[in-house]
Amino acid sequence: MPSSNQQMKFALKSTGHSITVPRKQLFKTLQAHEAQTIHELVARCPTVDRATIYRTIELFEELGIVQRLQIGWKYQLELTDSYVHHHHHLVCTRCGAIIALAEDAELEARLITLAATADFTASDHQLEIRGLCSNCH
Amino acid sequence: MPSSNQQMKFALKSTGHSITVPRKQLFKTLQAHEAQTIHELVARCPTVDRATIYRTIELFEELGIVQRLQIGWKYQLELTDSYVHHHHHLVCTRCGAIIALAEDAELEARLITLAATADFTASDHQLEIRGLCSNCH
DNA sequence: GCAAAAATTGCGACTAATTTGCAAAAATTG
DNA sequence: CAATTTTTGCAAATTAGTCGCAATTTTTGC
Ligand SMILES: [Mn+2]
Ligand SMILES: [Mn+2]
Ligand SMILES: [Zn+2]
Ligand SMILES: [Zn+2]
Repeated sequence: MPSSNQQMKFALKSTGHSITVPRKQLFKTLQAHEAQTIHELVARCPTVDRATIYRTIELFEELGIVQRLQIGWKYQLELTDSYVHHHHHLVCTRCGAIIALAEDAELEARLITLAATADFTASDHQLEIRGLCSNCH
Repeated sequence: MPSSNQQMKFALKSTGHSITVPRKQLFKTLQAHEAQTIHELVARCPTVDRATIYRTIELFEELGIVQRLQIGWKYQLELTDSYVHHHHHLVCTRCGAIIALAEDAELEARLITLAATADFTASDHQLEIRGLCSNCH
């Protein structure tokens, strides 16, 4: 079983990219948080230049390592389903909490079916449910 | 049956806001497109100042007239479910097309149920399915 | 309609977010 | 380890978004 670390390194090498200190740093930080803004990422990686962070995120996106989430005003970043188990997000509109929602086979199946009826070949998807968490209602 | 235009005007008046030329213009432009970035909105409303567009979108959000979608890097704007029928989006990763996916009762029901099992009271949600459209695969 | 009052707009300046060119530094090659 | 290739940091340049305020538009109450 390849660790997600090895998986990330393979994704880089196999596409002709180098394994560098900033890239390892960024990956590590992404593993440590459920979802985070670019600004948080910049703050959490003080030794890495802002421009490098933008460039690395772009590369990680191309390699399918990271994805953007549609949460609130600013987009958030998190590892893709290849690196963490597929899930969706419950976002509390009162306290701002972001709660991971475990994968549901029935829901997933319905999504694929629906896309197919529109002659669309789905590769991945994102779902955000807004409302009130247990603490806030 | 109130037209969505009347509905928008009522939303403004009933909260003590004026009906102005820029506001009518923005609303009309929002009705004309499935989803659009702020930049597109600015380009499509040349007579309205950038600052006014930002302020109007903020107001329209507060009044539940418009919502943001996070598709790709920049967020996109579109009318809420109170103004256009509830739907989700298929986003083609090759040509960038954004296709509306008609509402599906089974899917919607499953969403609510899932959120509830996490003791979460869902108010609304957003779903984006990425993949290849019929022209691109 | 009309004048006064209230709300909104456009403009310009300003701050934050993102992108880009390029020389220096780091990683890979053999 | 030296040569080659890739990446990084830094600074400058764009682009996106915000704010104060005087001028203009809308609303209100005759
Ligand atoms: Mn997550
Ligand atoms: Mn839409
Ligand atoms: Zn909450
Ligand atoms: Zn397409």
